[in-house]
Amino acid sequence: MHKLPDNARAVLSFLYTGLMNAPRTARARARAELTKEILASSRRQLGEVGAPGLSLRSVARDLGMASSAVYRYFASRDELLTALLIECYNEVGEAAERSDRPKAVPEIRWLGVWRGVRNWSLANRHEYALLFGTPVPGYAAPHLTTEIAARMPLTLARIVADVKRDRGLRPRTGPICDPAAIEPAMLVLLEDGNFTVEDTARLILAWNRLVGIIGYELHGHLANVTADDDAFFEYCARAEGANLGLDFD
Amino acid sequence: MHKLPDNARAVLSFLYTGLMNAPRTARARARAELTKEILASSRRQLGEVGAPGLSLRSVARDLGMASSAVYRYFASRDELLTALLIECYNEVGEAAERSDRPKAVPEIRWLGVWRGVRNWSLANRHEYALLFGTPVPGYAAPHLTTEIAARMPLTLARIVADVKRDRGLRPRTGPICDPAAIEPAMLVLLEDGNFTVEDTARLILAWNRLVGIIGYELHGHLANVTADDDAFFEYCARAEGANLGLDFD
DNA sequence: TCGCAACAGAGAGCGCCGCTCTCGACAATG
DNA sequence: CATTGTCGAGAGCGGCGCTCTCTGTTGCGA
Repeated sequence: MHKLPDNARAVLSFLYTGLMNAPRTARARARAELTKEILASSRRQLGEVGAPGLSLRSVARDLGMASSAVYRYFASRDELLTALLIECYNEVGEAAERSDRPKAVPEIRWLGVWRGVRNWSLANRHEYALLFGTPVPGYAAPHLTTEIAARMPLTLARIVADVKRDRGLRPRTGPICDPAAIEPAMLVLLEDGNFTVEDTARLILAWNRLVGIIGYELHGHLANVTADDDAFFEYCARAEGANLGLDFD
Repeated sequence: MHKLPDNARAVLSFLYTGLMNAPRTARARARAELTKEILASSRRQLGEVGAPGLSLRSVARDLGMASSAVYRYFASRDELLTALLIECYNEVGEAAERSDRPKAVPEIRWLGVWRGVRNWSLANRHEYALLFGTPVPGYAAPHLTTEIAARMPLTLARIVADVKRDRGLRPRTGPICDPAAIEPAMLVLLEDGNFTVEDTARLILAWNRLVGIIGYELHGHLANVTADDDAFFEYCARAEGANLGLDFD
């Protein structure tokens, strides 16, 4: 990972050159196609054997090419994994957005997004692990993927923002958060929703819960703890929603 | 390693034969000692390079022996990792228990345990990853480690139980949990504290939050989100405590 | 006390892995 | 057409988990 420019855009633009702007020459077209095929094969294998089991050599075998040839397209295994990481962040972000039905009641929307993210995670547990589990290598700095990673939590934020605008959040109980704890840029990011520090803090908690409880379920930490994972997840979603001021009680 | 529950001991009994019951023969003593050395070297390397980077061969090199010889003591790399897993579960459990000062006010105890677990995790991030991150291989079934893994959450439960006994929990707000969601055995386990379904559900949430928020911090998910991780963690601890009925508001 | 069986360590080796380098073939460009 | 840059293949390096064989040693029952 150290050999890569530490800027996300730089990384991606390097990877996808000729893939973005319509490739003119035959060579460029072939390159773009092969890049996509490598990614597709990697994505398939990631889903089957997980990130630790994914090997550049097996991808090469799958595509019928020499392992060394793959290095013309991805400088290292880490770089390939980073590309998959971005792809998966987008997938889960899209799953979240697609699960949000903006015309429905906010509480229904909230539950829908939670379920959507969980369903994606259950169906793509290795991908979930790549995104939210232990970072495998040293890994590309979070900075580059922050924007894409934000897609899912922002979907949650949008619901809360709509509630604030339309009918206001219910009064909440519990300890309040030290304003200094929250990154100021975070408040700017959410300013369209006129989020207070308290809103933001509780939103972070909800996002953390969503990811955390799915992780517990996937990694077996709930094995002898819960009897009905669906029901417990539903409880989590409602509890976190209520904590933010949605009408769940 | 000395306080292993019977469960785990049964599984690893093969490994630790002669390590538990005082070894009589010279051979047995040598075996016990080497086993300990292998574990110590592994633990050291785990802390340095993490679970994915830990190799049986490097351990062998570290101890100046042939790599094949290590297999006399641990049948596979996974088995070695499982031993480390158990060791680390005990460490974090002990950190939690040591951070609990039973004579103090419950709220102080609660914060103490949270801080204790976090401090251990920050000081042992690779070990945290091993315990709560992505399961690396297929891994030894959770069943064998459940008892040891329970040590940390049980420390939290004890505080809540004491409050219930001494002065009762404060009334709580928010959605209630479907009783069918909780594993009945879990309720039996906590019956000394006369835990209700609601108590248990919120305890699970608190335990999940503790692990989850530390994971977020360690894996960089809070990078551009929080400005003061200490303060935000403190907020989490108080919020989850209050959610259980402790006096944090 | 002796002989046998269990055990311990070393070494070679198998098939993986990530990654590098070289070399011949080919396409793009002037 | 010649040059330049790209591409794929192959060989190879060191490392990995793991197995097998061989030798030397320990411990225990006859």
